[in-house]
Amino acid sequence: MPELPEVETIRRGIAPVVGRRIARVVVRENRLRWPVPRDLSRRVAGRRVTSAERRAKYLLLGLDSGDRLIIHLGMSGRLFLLPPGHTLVKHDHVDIEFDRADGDAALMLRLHDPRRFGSVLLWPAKLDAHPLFAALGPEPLSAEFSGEYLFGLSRRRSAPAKNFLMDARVVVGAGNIYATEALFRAGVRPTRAAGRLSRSDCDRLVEKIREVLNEAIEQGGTTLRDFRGSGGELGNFQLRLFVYDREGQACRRCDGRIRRIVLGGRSSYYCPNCQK
DNA sequence: CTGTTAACCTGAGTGC
DNA sequence: TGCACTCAGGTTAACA
Repeated sequence: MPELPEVETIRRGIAPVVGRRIARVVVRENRLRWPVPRDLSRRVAGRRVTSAERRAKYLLLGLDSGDRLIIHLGMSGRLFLLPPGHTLVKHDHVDIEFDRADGDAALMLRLHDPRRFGSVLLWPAKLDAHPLFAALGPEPLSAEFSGEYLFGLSRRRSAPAKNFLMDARVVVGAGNIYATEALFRAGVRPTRAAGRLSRSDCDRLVEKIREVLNEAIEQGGTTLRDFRGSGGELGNFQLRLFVYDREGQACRRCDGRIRRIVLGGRSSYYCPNCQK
């Protein structure tokens, strides 16, 4: 469920743990996408959090031991900042409890993930050396991600533009909602072969991907079903969706009707009139 | 190499 | 109420 803007919203929400010391970690269910390391609590207890960053859809908590705690929310993961001892509900799999800071209440990060596609990992070395990070493409909000880059990579590729944009080796962070919305804003049909994108299509796609992600971050993410920020708050970007999840409804730019198709096994939506 | 599909899981919604 | 079926903000492994 969470794409880049949702993960970024959570990253900002959990910033108060930076500077805090980890008291302990409680793992109630370690069967996530990858098993939660058995010795996780032993390796992080007593360490101080030095940073809260994001790479792609991964949350990264830097520790003063040099290790990095890597958290991914998969499809259904949520991460809440709560007081320790907060009422447990089904699928609350991992707690990271922090010491009380002077004058402040103790804190806890709680991972809740019904589908268990998320993950909690610990990595001691350079991030780029991690198998999950080694092949990741550029951050969409970085200067490295440009029309020139996208055009160059897309040559001779027959895959649909949407699949191409959602390929994390091309660019990270563009999930199903935002890839769909950026294609609409750029006027590109999701089925168009990537190799058939013009240089100016690529320029526009880069611009619109950035625009959509930045707006969504500003709106605190998109809440269609169950996304919540780290304090339980809803996102608001769903109010600005032009096509996603709007099959059969009127296009907000013309009098056409939004169509739904399946691409790479994922629902895709477009306006046949606005997108060519 | 590129591209497509199945698989990992649970829960919510729909139609009969 | 129950059952069968579809679908869901992600990602990788296994194929052709």
